[in-house]
Amino acid sequence: MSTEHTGFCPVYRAIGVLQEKWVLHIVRALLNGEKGFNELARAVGGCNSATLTQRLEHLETLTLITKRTEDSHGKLARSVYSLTPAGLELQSVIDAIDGWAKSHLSAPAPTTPDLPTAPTSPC
Amino acid sequence: MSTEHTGFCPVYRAIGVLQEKWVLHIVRALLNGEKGFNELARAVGGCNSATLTQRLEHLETLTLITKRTEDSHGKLARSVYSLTPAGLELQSVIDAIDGWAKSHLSAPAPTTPDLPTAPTSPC
DNA sequence: ACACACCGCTTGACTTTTCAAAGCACTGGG
DNA sequence: CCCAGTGCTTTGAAAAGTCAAGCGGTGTGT
Repeated sequence: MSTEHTGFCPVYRAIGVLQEKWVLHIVRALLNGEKGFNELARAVGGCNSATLTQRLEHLETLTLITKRTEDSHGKLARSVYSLTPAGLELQSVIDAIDGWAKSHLSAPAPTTPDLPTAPTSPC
Repeated sequence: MSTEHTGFCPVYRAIGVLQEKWVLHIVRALLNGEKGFNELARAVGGCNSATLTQRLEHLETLTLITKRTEDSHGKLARSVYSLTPAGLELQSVIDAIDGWAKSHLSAPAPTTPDLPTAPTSPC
């Protein structure tokens, strides 16, 4: 009964992908333009390289992102990650989250009632 | 810096919540109507009780869902979980995912070209 | 009355995922 | 040459999630 209906509901699958840790962050970062590995790591904010590599590989096999190895002149290899068309369309998802976040998550303070002056879009 | 810069980008926070395992599934299930504990567990499809309890608690403190203990007649206590207004508005997010999933995730099978006719959309 | 299948949930052991830190091979600037 | 920066890989340990079982309670059938 364990491996049950991994069967095939696209939404179910989508959620499965998007809820992997950092995935949404990665996509969001990449929506602002393609980035190199470390650059991306910094943009994402707090993901360690091992996990990042793994996520990136996964997203690549799903063709949400592409890894292009920039061959400047023979040797130097700077890897640049960017979104594929499919990945780009996640913009709508990010937008939805963004919209929701702004209306419902601006002053949560559930147990920590101490956010003085959440500085109006610190983003 | 290490702990987490919960520093305050609502989007960042939102992503932080939504990428927790099962959260999106839970929300999606609840969008179809309120549910009891085990009922929800089944709807979500594969989450175990321990994790579910934990997620539900978390979502409750964020006021995305409410737990109402149904006092049928004096004793029996059936707990019913339902979305708050804030939670309900996640509909847009789910919709976005749904739309995206349908256009880009219908037949991936990238590295595992081995889906032996997944039993005709068990969704 | 009693067994039995449900309900909501907790507990404890076990597995998987994520992590921080370090290291490797390389380059470009001073 | 040396140091900072690039793109990763490797460790081992901690955190998160999972499984299986069980607890008290109810409601139904026999």
